[in-house]
Amino acid sequence: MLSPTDLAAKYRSNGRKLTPQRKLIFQLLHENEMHPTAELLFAEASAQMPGISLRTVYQTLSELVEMGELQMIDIGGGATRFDPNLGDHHHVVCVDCGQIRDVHVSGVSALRPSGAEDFVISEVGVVFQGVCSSCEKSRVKTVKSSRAKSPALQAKSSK
Amino acid sequence: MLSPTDLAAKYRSNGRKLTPQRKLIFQLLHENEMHPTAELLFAEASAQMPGISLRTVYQTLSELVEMGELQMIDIGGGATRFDPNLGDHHHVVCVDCGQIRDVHVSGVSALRPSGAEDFVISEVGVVFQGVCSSCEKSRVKTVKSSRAKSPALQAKSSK
DNA sequence: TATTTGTTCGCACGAATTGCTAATTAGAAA
DNA sequence: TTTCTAATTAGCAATTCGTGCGAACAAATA
Repeated sequence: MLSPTDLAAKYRSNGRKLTPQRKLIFQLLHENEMHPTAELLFAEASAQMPGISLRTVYQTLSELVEMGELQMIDIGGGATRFDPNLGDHHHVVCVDCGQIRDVHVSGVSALRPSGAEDFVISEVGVVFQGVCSSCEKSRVKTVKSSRAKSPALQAKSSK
Repeated sequence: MLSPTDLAAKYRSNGRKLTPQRKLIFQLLHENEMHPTAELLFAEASAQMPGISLRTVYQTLSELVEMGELQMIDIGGGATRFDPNLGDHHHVVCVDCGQIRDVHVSGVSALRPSGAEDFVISEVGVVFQGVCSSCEKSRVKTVKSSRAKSPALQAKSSK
């Protein structure tokens, strides 16, 4: 995580200013391991800086992504989530509660796609889907209802 | 791809009927390798069946997902895309034009995430990002404009 | 034929995110 | 330190992608 000074420098080198709003959002991102959504961050930010606007949160997140200081995670489920972890890592998603966790996976760089010979690949992302332990426990025979929505679709609609 | 008869059977076994709308959408899905969005399919369907509603397209797609005959792809970029390919495969995305292509990748099942020991993993998805050959060609020094949106964000907003 | 069950369709609604712009501010320059 | 101005914020309108709902239809059943 960038120090306040480095963050300021980063902004400056991008022709931008380090405002209190930006500083706060950056800090909140790094305090939160849960891959928060913009709305979530807005709620947290509002607590510490009443009056901050949701628009500013969205804007700041976009900028950070643009400056390479933040990664967007889009695994379905409605809102985009953000990950300040810039290191080499991947994600596991609980199909039940939707939590996303960072994981390390070895051997990813060795994967080769066949059928994309004409692509110049720049990045590879791996997403594991499963059920976390706490959801596993509370997983009664509710699974029965055959006409239930698929987890993916549930994620889409549940808010 | 299911034959018309098998498709009807599938629907029947789910307590559903194979209507002309459903038949058409299923067919269009399998004629299209581009992982279309609901809107795209709606456009194509409208051409052959004027009056079909967008609502029906969404509904039909959800049903197919639910019945396991269709896969949702959510790789950011705004709208959900659909893939009728049920086989074991993964995807490459062109960060420039947004096209998605199916690819085969060996060794995926051997990947093990560390940091998710308490998860029961059920699926693994790999997404490669890169630039396709046609975009590579038309990729002039336009890359210069440092303040340009990141590809991911562009995908989000461009429609 | 009457009834039940499943479908389609259109419209209203909702969530997530962006567009626009007037008012404000950070920070470089004087 | 004060000045100056490009950058930024706030906030509301507008958009995009979907979903909920109810009425009109259609098809299978009794």
